[in-house]
Amino acid sequence: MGRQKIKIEKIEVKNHLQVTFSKRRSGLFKKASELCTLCGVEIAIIVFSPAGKVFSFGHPNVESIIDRFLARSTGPNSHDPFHLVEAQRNASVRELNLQLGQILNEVEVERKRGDNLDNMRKTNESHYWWEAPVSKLGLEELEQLRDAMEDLKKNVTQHANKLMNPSSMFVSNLAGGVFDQYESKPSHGIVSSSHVNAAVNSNFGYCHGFF
Amino acid sequence: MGRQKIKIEKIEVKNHLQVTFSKRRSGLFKKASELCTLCGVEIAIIVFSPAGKVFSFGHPNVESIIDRFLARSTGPNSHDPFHLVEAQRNASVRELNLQLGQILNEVEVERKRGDNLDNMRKTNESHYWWEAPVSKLGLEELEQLRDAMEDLKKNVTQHANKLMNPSSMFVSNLAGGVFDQYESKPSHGIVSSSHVNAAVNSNFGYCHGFF
DNA sequence: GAGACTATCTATAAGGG
DNA sequence: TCCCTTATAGATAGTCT
Repeated sequence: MGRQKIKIEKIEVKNHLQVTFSKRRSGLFKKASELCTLCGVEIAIIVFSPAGKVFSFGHPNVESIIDRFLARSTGPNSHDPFHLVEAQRNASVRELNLQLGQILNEVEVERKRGDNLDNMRKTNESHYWWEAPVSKLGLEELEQLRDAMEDLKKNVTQHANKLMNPSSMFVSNLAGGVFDQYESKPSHGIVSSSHVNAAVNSNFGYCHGFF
Repeated sequence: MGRQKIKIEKIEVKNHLQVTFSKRRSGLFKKASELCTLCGVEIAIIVFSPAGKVFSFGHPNVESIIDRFLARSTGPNSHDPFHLVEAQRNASVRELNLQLGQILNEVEVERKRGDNLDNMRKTNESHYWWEAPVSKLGLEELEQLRDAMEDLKKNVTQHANKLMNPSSMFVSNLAGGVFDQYESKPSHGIVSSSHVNAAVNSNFGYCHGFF
């Protein structure tokens, strides 16, 4: 029978409501994450269920976006382009290091999970779902990948350090366009390094809970 | 010709990005409002565009939901095990996808900058500082790395999909700690393996590029 | 930028295991 | 509770205005 049209009004059947809430919440968060990726925007979503449970999605994280939202018209230096540029610049290297450190973590985690899976397959052959990925990108490759990522991290760090030097021609030539974004609308930009730092901290952007 | 499928990755054509942002933002807000009506929930959405413009949706209003959200995370009980457990529920397929998509973007960015640098070296030999990194991890390797990351992304996605399913034997046998978090009551402590948490909790700070 | 138009693509309502 | 399938309602990419 497939999908039927429904009226957009309060669902009264509790069981039905739970199913719809779960599906549509995850659909909403997926749409938000796509919007983040496609358009390079920052999004925070907070949902309170009727039971009072909270679900949230945030990229990079909910708190930093709330900070920006609350501070957007009250920040003391919000109209000073210099502070915006400086804050962004200072955040850059730390952010890069953080990001790349996390890549390494995840590659490492993935590798360990591969190990676990290998053991698992011996116990229960029906768990075939991991086989294709492992065969496609084996543990050895993952280790090589991890090593390559470590090299990449070093390279990017060096690269960033050089870019941090304002006397570099490269900075003014290639990085100017990004700064323009911040300089064009100072009142809505990042208003202080503390807010940038908040964004740099790793956080929990996506909340799963039970209704 | 109608709608075409698009890859979920950063839209580079500015004009195109603007149109997509506008359409999808309104679609997101519409979905949110439907969720409010259908399920009787309270939702706040905050979006910062790349230009720093802010868009928000709130039912009943953004501020009251932010208040509730902040009261919850800064309140007297915010550091008790229950809240920590809640915080650690954040593993999600979407988040992993988003993070890994960004890794791919950044590897791609790095590759392109390598290209730029190549051109630059021809113009001015004194800009030697990029040479060591490039020779150590060349552009070709970066491209291979990017491809490997794409595979890794698929693996992690599948893996995460399975981890999200508590009925999986793999989960209960090997990753039980993670789901203990989901199922444990507030009074229970947190016991989980650190490497899993590293992956679960990490979230990339948003970056418009390396600068 | 904001609408209008379609052809497609995606999300999801229903139902079942 | 979770997952899967199916049919269909709804969202939207590409284009023009």
